Amino acid sequence: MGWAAASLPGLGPEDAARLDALPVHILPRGARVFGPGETPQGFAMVLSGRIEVSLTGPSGREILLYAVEPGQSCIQTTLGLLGDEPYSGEALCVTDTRVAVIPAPLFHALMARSEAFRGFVFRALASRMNDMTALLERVAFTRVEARLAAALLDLGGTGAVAATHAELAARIGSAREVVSRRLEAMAKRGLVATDRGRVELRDPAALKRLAEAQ
Amino acid sequence: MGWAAASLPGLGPEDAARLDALPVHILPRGARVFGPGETPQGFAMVLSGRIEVSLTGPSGREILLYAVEPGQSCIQTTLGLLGDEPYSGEALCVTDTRVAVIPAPLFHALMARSEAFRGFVFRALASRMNDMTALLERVAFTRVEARLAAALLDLGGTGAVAATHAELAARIGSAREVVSRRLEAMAKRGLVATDRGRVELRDPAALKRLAEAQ
DNA sequence: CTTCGCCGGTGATCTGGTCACAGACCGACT
DNA sequence: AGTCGGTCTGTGACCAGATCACCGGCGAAG
Repeated sequence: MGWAAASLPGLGPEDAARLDALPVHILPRGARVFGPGETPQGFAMVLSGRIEVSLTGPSGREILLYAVEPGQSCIQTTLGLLGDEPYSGEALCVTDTRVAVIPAPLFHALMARSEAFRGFVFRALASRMNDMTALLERVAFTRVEARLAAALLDLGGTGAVAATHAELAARIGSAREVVSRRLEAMAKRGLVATDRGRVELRDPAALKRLAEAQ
Repeated sequence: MGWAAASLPGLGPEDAARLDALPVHILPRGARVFGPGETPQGFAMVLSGRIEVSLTGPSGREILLYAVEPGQSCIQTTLGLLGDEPYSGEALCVTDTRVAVIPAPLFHALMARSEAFRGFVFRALASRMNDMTALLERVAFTRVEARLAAALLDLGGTGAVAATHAELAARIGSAREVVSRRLEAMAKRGLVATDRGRVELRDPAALKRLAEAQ
């Protein structure tokens, strides 16, 4: 069974076959999928790997918007296709990634004839919109320590996380120094232990409580 | 000509007639259109008036996500219809508002058969998604003074704005005291003059520069 | 004209962001 | 082994912003 039938239950067999026949692009770790202001020319589905979309402020500070994982579509391409607004985020592959690109004409044809395809696209959009709202809520209303704890759990629920303070800061939209100090404070309380480029989670339960606080 | 043909150019005449025949709901100023966790049962189009969607944090702090104006659809209902995720924002009418609600079955039928309708829905989604991204960027990366200046210009580009400090704070996701102090500082520089429940814009050009800074 | 609620002002205190460094560690190269 | 450049982390000082606890002022309802 190809990827199409697996990712898009309910899709007609001939449409699935057509999708499975599309060329698959292989993007190496670190590749830039799109940058600010670009308009994509097809609808991209991630087959394997992971793409992270983040926003960079004028000062160079960054924040992770969301990640695209296997079976998900890169929503920016979707919006670009029909909304024709350019996008301000930047998408990078965190691992080697395989991507199938549905050309615009086929995308529109599928939207017209397949209920299942429309449902997939909409659910993807709805879920991203929710992600964005949740992120905005966290950035606007919760303190750095809670976001940091959440990021640590998200990255390596078990044991340890391989990330520098700068990377963690970019993920949660804060500054490197702040992450350093928060980690130090958390270490003092026995929640984590730090080492160059590595954070060991000593008390995941307490971290979880912290992540959910206010 | 009814609202449907005006808002949805390219829609077939019989579909437009069907939409125009839908009942129109009248919501008074201050009415709550939906609250956190609710799932809508139709696709809502604003015909006149203005609906504002905002997010409230646990501490009671608020932030305006976006406004829905005539000819626009309330995107939350769109997402609820196919993505079936509940939503965390709250939508309130800022003025008396007339809304047409397209029932779910008709919505799906239109999505299936009308290219124009799909285009409209997608463009609406894309534009909201961009709004949200831009908002996130501003909240994460720009200082309160810039956001405040932008809010003032947005509210009353000309002359004066009728809003309390608390309302302005809710709009930009800050705190009342902070807005008070920023306004005082801006008044000292001659950018605005304040009065109870009112802010007079003395130097819109300078405010604009401030709003666009960093 | 008084009372109650909303509106705005203020100081203290805490968190977070920015700047400017200073070590510390690492890998590569000689 | 030594050293050299780059990256990672720690630190102090300072500013912006959020929160808390108040207070005085205004205005509309009674």
